[in-house]
Amino acid sequence: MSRKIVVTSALPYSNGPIHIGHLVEYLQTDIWVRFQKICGNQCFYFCADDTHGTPIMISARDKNIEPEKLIDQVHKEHKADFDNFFIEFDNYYSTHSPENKQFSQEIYKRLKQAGSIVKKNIEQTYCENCNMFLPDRFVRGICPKCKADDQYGDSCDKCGGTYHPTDLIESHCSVCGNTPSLKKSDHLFFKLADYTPQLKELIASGYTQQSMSNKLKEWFDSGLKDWDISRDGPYFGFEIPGEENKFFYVWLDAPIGYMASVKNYCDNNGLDFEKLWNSDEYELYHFIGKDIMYFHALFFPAMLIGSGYKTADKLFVHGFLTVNGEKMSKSKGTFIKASTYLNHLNPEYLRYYYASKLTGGVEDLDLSVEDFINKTNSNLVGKFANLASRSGPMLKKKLDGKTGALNQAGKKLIEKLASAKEEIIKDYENLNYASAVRLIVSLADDANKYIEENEPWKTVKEDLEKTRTTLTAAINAVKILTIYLKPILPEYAGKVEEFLNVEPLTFDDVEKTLENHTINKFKRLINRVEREQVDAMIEESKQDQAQQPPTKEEKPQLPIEPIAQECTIDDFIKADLRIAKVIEVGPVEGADKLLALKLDIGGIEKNVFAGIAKAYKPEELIGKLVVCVANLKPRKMKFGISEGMILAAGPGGKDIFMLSVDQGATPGQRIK
RNA sequence: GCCAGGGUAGCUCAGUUGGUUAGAGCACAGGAUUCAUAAACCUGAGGUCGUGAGUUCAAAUCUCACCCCUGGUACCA
Repeated sequence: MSRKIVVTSALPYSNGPIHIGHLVEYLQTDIWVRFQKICGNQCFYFCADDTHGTPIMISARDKNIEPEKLIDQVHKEHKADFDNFFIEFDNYYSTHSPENKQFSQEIYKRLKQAGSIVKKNIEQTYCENCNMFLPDRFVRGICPKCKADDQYGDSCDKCGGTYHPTDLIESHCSVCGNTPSLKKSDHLFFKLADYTPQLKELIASGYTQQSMSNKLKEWFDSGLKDWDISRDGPYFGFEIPGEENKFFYVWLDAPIGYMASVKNYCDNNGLDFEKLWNSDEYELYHFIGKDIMYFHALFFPAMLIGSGYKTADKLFVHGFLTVNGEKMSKSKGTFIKASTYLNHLNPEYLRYYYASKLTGGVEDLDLSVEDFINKTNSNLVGKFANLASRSGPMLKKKLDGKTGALNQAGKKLIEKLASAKEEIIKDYENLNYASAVRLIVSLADDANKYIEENEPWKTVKEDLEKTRTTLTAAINAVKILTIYLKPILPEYAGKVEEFLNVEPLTFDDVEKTLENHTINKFKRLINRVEREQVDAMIEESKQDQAQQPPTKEEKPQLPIEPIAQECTIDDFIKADLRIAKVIEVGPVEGADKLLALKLDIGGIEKNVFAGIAKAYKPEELIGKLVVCVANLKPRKMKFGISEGMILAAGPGGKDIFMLSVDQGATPGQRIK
């Protein structure tokens, strides 16, 4: 009996282009959906753009256009990228849609009715100049913990510390540079903790992979917190019913966007939304990256439970993409946009490469450029395409393109290929595409070996019918392998179908042999990758980096930290800066960023803890002259009392640079 | 430091509930071949499965300790 399935991928944010990291998810999902369809199951694939929030609003303002216009443009770009990668959505919609507004407001009302919404008065950073509340990442300043410059309001990139935007030193609005003030406002909170038992039950039922359940357990153990779901205007989003100038936080309506996309599709195609989304008749799966687990494993299901909708059957969580073993990097040219990739390379190379490495686990997936080229040329071209290319043309030219019947050996080969079907189906179903690909490649090896052994290029000179028999097996092998690869390589499969002169192939066709069948003229199926093409793509990505607009993850960058408020010489002189000699240095037990220093300031000794352990080794500091704030109020720390501070510049981590002192200065001398 | 997840051939990765001599692809060396997109085919070399101990007739697999990497979190006046 055929299954009925609804599938979603996470919604890409409307503030940036699709890149090859995004594509891991969309390709993983698309392959799965195509697989289901080829198996004869009914499977719908839904997605949409995630269009709301402050970054979109600001971005539109920068471009001097309405947000609606911006998200419209981006929607077209995203859709084009997906189309070009053969990612086949049944509906690619938008969260800025009437359906989404209706669902969001309705779900909110039901949650409110259920007593799951509370109002709290909270104080928040506000920019008087921009007339808006600033989300944490739009407040920037010096990290209060490690003093790294230009950090976000919620956490520091350098030391990893978390804090509140109000803790930042010299904080400023990242839009206009003004110092933000504090303003109180009512916010609405969703009482997530109320749903702890149901959520625990959901996770226990196998909602996610095991390693993700472990992660969730940590969150449960530390207790679920109320979730702030409202934002004050101006905010690009949906108004909250019954409130004045309040909008839903973008992450509230984003997952609801799945529902909106389904609803929109149902209305346009005469289908019943309640059946597709909310009944047992359809299985429901969400594909997501591990970074948005919190939303999909906690907030969203809790909201659904609270408002009377069913939750998904499973969450398929995948890891991130690394390139050559590292995070994607703009300066190294490995932050590759989908459109840049397409300027140089065939999308099916990437589909095949990802498939050959996806296992259904949450581990990160590495795109090694070397491996990518090798795998493409060796497998795709050398094994699959070559199998067709060494059999089709000969059959066409020498034997009128007509297959004959299989002999014993041919049958044996074809039966072997066909008998792998169940295992391949199982691998696809379990998202273990890597395993499926390994198996398919080994079958291609068998087929190539078969041709080798039967030497049709020799028999063609003396025994045409024997040659026909050999090539009949080869052609049938091509057909079966193509079916197996079709979820991964839809365009390639289409070309093979045309050349084999058959209707679109499905898994049902595996057992049907092509005997006494006339094929069409062979056309080249796929080209080899040249290293130059890949190099050119990386080069273009490097050049691209300057113009690339900030995406949701890529936060806006300021060139330098703004100059602080004016001060007088009297203010400056309050800080008593002295030349100090480092006389002892040691690590601090239990802290990997701290060094304990003993300083000689002209006969006076001071103990100072400095957060420079990642940048300096104790032995290189001994005897060094440094600049120290000598009259800093001693501070009690977890590890002891710090009686001063050493001056240094840099963002933090390994990039910390201490001020050095020119020859001649002696410990204790004052700096002025 | 704490919590996860990893560590298998030069590179990218498989290894099912513990079960013969630990596998594949690529890269490498040699051979044979030429139908095919310098493709395919045969042979070979390459591993103390992070380290050390333990359980067992048997450990890459289970237990413990330690080392290293990644992510999260903490200290960082």
